[in-house]
Amino acid sequence: MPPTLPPAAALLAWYDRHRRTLPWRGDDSDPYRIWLSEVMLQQTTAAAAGPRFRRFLQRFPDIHALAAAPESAVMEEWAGLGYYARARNLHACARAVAAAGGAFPRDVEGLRALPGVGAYTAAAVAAIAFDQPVVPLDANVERVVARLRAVEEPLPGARPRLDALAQGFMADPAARARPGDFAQALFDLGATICTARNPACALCPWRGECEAQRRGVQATLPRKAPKAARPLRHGAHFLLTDGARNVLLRRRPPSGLLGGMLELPGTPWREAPWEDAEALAFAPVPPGPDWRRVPGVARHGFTHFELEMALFAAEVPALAPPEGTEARPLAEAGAAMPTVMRRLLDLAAAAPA
DNA sequence: TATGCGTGGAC
DNA sequence: TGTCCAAGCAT
Repeated sequence: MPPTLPPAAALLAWYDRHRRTLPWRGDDSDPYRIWLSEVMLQQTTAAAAGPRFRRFLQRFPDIHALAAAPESAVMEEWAGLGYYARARNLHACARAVAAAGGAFPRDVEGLRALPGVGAYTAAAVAAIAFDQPVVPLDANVERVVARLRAVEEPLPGARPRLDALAQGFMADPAARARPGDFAQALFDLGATICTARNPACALCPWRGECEAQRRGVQATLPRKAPKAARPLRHGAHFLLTDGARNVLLRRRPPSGLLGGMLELPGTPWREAPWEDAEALAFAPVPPGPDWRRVPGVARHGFTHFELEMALFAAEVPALAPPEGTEARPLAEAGAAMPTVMRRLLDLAAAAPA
């Protein structure tokens, strides 16, 4: 194992030539943009976040615009991005920062205290927006460091060791002079060269410095604890429309799975399949026997389970949404709902009328 | 420390 | 097709 970390200057020189052009790059002096991008990028690929970042910024250009918006508008803007607690916390964070005068804390501790800001995001905003000498430990940095020093201990147990190693870069004056660029250089290295599969070691600015490559084990690191299998659950949902092509939607409870998001009314999701008659007891209003089963099922994978959904459809002359529900134009409903619900709309659209 | 929490893309 | 993975956080 090499006694020291590789030189930061070599990575920064590579970054200056090869850095990716991304929507949130170019104005690192605006902490609102940096914070928004970091939250949006949590467990989300840059390719998926890019267009959504532009759209979000257009709708909520600054911290005050976001703080002034109703939470439902923020949830709707987030629809399709997943991990919806991020949107609720984003909104709560904006209100906290706006209430404190509109300026973000500049240090890791202050940032870490904000809703939805954990150790990673606090370090990323501190380094990129405020040039604080810290290294944000994300999956890219974990992978790069685990390979550089051939760390065999599996994640997540290895995280404290990897973090200590990563912070060691800040002893290098070259890294300390450009903390934000250094962090983003590590991200780009992990995203384009030191990738999870088939790393392009021949192109790496740190080739020759990497213990994993020297041993030929780079593709096997970092090791990870095995994941649990995903059970299959079943649900049934109801598409109730009126003569003007409005659809009845329901808002989910504020926390938990898809918390605060709109959905088609339906049964709970359970492991046992639903008989039609049993599911129909959960129908929102009583057109009774007029419900028709839409042929086929819709499927969707969540992090911890797979979901198979049946769909029932019915029409009424006019909707009278009960408490906790609302009517929306069917053509706009998909854009306001999480992807799992769009699968049901897709199923309905594919069925013969 | 372990678990719940979405989604889309790569292979 | 299925499997893995991604600029993680809250509890």
